[in-house]
Amino acid sequence: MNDLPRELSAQYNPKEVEEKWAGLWARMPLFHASVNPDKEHFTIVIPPPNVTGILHMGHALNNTLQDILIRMRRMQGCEALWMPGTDHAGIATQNVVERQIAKEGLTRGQMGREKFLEKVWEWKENYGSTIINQLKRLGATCDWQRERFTMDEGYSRAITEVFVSLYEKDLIYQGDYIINWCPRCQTALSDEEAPHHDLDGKLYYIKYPLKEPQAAGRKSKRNSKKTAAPEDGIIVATTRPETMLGDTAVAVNPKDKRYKHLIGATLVLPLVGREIGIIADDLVDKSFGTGAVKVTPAHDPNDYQMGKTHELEFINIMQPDAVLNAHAGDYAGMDRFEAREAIIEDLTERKLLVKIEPHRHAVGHCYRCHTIVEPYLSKQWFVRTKPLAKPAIDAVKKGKIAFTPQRWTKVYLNWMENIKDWCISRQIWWGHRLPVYYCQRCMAETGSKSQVPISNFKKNSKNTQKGIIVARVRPEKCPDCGGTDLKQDEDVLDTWFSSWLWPFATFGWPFSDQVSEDAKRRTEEQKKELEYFYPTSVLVTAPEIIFFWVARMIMAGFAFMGSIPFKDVFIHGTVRDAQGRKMSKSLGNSIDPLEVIETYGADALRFSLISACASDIFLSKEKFEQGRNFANKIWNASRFIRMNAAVGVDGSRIDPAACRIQDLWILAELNDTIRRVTKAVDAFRFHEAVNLLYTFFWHSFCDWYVEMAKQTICEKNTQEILVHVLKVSLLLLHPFMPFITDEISSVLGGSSFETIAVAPWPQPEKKFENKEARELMRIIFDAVLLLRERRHELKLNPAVKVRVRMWAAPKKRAALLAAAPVICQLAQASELEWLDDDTAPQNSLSLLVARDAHLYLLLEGLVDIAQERERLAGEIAQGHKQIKAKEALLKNKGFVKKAPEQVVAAERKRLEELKAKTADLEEIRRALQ
RNA sequence: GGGCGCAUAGCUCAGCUGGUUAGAGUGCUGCCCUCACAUGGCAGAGGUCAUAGGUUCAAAUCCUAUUGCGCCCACCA
Repeated sequence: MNDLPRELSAQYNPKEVEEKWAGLWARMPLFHASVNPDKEHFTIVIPPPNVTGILHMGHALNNTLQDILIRMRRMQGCEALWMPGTDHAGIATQNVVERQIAKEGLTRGQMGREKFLEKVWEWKENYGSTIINQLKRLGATCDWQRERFTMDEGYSRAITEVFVSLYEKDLIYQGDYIINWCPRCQTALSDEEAPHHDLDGKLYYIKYPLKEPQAAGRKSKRNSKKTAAPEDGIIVATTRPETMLGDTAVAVNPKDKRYKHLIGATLVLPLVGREIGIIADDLVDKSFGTGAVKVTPAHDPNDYQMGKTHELEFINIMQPDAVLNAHAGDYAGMDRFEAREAIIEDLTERKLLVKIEPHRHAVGHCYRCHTIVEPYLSKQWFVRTKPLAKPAIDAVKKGKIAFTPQRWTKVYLNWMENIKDWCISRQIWWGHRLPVYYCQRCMAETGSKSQVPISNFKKNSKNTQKGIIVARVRPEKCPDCGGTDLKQDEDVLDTWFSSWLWPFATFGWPFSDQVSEDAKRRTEEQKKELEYFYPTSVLVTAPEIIFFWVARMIMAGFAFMGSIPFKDVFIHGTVRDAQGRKMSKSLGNSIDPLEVIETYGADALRFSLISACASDIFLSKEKFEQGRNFANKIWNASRFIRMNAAVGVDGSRIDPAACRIQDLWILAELNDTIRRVTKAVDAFRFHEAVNLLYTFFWHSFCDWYVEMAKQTICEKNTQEILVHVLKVSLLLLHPFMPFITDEISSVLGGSSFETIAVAPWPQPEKKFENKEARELMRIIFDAVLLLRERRHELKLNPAVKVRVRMWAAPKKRAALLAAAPVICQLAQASELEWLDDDTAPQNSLSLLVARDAHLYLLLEGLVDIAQERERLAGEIAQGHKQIKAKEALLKNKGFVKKAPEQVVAAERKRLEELKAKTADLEEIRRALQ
């Protein structure tokens, strides 16, 4: 019995071990990266989780993948930096705090901006590090001392700089447009923030009467045939009848013969009484509805377009909360959906509602609160994206940035090539205020207002509007009039307007001139860091973030750094439940990763997630048992080795000449595993890497090698190999399962590293390459498997030892002879004797293995000979069938001529073997009496 | 209306650039608590690789079409 420095318990206890190592890692400065010109840099910036975030499975997957990359590159000798941080998540965080104060019966309106923001900051201080702590628990080796927050002072400077410089280049403008408006959050949203979902709605057909009904005599011949053109009015179809209160025209397609004669005529808008004209516009689809469309320029993007073209009146009928305003007349004060009901009722009463059809259509929803968004006319700030998109398109087309899996390239390009201007102003409080100041005096003169216009307006096309000041620092006075009454814009910026700067703003960009020496030095340092670590290496994220974040970071990279922000984009799958639904809090179908960590361990969580991450992941709790079981297997194999190998045994000096065949085999397998695992991670095939390790460790190492090693466990060489293979396996496993591997390594000792996180990544060793050993071991495995199989067939009790005879061609004889004890042990044979020539012993059962190695099981007392003859006949018939098929293949001229030589050669060899084997079987069968 | 992805063992999924007898985990059946591990070991059953064509000496793998499911994008109100 060796004296153990530390005992390993019979069952792995992840909780204890993981908590210990999480603590240790936190105290080690090892994950801090700094400029090191001697090393290649490897940089990942974390997709910053929301400060409101609680670790969910998507995070767990996303961050495990990043951690694997970072850990492996670190071990490979890169200066590996994983930049952590959180996102202030404007709308989401504001909503959380609003809900919190609502419990105290307060609204943010009552509190006022300043008080409310204090409350949000307070919340951030209390809960903002929740997810960071959870990431640590997952094992993430971020450079924690660099942790950034998108509302940090320095980071905010980047946002101001970007806003102002884009404004100066005329790439940011203010204007009145139809945007997506969330009536619940009461803010504008970008197109990406208002995803469309199909809803079962209704299509209402409403009759708008003509002011002067057409005289019967004016009817053209054509019109008389068309039933759709009633001469006392026009029927329009709409899904949102309440918007009719803001109608200022009805449009038809100019080519539509049904309505041609009515173009220019006047209609009386029902319920309102306003006179509106009939206009012609190509935007109108003749085949939809009645071919006539009501035009509400202030409440629909298409109608807005027509409103501009035809210089219609823009009537906004809603308040920001989607309650109808004074322009809605009798319906003022009603909610939009209430008003819809009322209007339908009133129209029905007036016999103007022609019909209602069921209609399934896509409706925009707020991505934060899922409220149906309202297309809403308002004054907002926009980024002119087309010029920014150009280099971002080129970079991907030229392969400077590569998406994996590749198919996402197309998704990205398609979006980028059809990019729309980006609405960046939000009517919330939590976020970066726009660096825009309004001179109250100038504003009063020009009559400009930053409020939503009620009706007619003209677009402000130039960025040089009087009284609007966009500046890096708050100006003292108005440059136009010298007035000092300046008011900063109330709006804040889209959260993504800060996230898109993440790959470089996290390094302290932009670097301002500093006065103090200390600050100067720090700034110089940061500049060097940015230069060294940027562009980052890989971005790991989920598909739904491509437009929000990935695409915009690429634009920002070119716009402000003049280069790509990252070389590779790895897009992983979505985590779903067993039914295939996306895991989400609202569905209540999510599996809490923290619970999994609690019951199975972080390593188990990581392993199970990664082994399933080839595509979208369908998770159930059982999936994590596989990870737990594997961890336990690693633990126990280590325990066995620890208990049996002498202290101080080290595999670094293993001499292949002193090795048995099985030793050479496992070492060759290990080499192969090192190569394949490394290659798989390089190609972002994480599931392949982890499954290779699983198979190697469990099946090759534990099931075969360790079992064989038990026989020679007292030999130092065996111990050395066990320790060596285990140690290398732990290193390979470390990026995937960091806790258990570090724990076992530390217990095994003999390492000069506090944590193997900084140990070198294993390399295949030339001296362990051995093709022959692997071939011979295949024979031994076959022998064992066949013997076991026959034992089962013969229903032999495990205690019954069988007698075996073996023959091998001279070339292989020595090696197999040496392996005989192993075969005996694994196959529970009591004796294995060697035959000098290859003739079957009397009454033996053939267990043919290969052409140059035969195995016979002595049957006496074990089996009915007649039965065995019959069984052999079946096997022989099978053999003939296979021979026939192979012969046919080799007779095929096309195959012989066109297939690669090796393939043909392999087939020839296989045919020979089959023939020999079958002939032998026949002989053996004849010999059986 | 465009675009993409997926259909392989009862279930969940691997299978990279075509090449022996298509794999794993889980479940099921049988036998084992063999001194690292029952969160374990050994063995077994289970697949016309969605369908129909095509290319090829050779197709789960490449091409075309069809069916079913899922996702994304889009200004038919």
